[in-house]
Amino acid sequence: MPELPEVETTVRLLRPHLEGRVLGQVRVHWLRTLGGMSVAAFARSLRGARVRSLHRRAKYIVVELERDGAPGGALVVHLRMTGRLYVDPAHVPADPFVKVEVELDNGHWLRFLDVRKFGRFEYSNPAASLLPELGPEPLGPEFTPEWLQGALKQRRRRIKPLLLDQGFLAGLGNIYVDEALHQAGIHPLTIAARVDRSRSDRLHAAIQATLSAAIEREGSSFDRFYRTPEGNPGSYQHQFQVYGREGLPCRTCGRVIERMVVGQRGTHLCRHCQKR
DNA sequence: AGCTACTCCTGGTAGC
DNA sequence: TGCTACCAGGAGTAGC
Repeated sequence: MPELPEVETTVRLLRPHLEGRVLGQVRVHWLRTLGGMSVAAFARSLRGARVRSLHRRAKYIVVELERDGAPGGALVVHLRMTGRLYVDPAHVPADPFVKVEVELDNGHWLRFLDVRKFGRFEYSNPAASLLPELGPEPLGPEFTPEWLQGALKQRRRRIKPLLLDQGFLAGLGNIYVDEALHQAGIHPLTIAARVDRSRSDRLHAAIQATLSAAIEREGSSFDRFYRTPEGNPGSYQHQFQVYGREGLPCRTCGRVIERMVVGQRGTHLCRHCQKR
């Protein structure tokens, strides 16, 4: 599932292919990918616009556009579960699961492949107010050990659903939450306000270490869905300590990794390393 | 405030 | 072999 490291990898590898390009015609093969927007409005918004910059906010890919040197709104893409964004030469036939295509002015097409159809494109001009309320970036300057401790203190929620809440902290998903909680030695059902300062500091370090290491390895690919824009799998799945390791020995203590359901999410933990 | 349940989706797979 | 039922899950929403 694309989370922060996978989206960051997508943006980094896509950037050189998109920045400076002028957009042409569009093809839409699944209407709901556009949310409520009509194909005509979508095509009008993109055609003739130049890509000014590409960046990531939380799990969103933000494509800033311009027209005649002035701001031209923004295209925002969320990959959700199975979305992939990449560039193909025009002569390469589109994969049957491609839902949206955008022509570039260099003989290539930007393609959005999405087997489960949860991914979304949005366009807004001006670019502001397109994203929902989001918490700080875990790898940004706002996310300090002090901020985390203070924010946890005010919450009575269980730590795992809280960390998955994009309005609390932006970019984490099911995999990296499980990994970070294990690395910090925190049980996923712990009430946030009861996480003490030393555990909170460990959690802060674990979140940053996990995400940074995953970005270095271009994300995690453990099924056929996530691939980089170059078509390669990431390799962080080989570093997983708990995710998908139910029944296998914990790499820290040797006890068996268990799986439980927390907030409708599969949750992996070592009961010995992560006591309540 | 925070919980559960439900929706959107479909390929893969477990069970028979 | 071939069928069905169920599963994964990010985010939004409804209802308690």
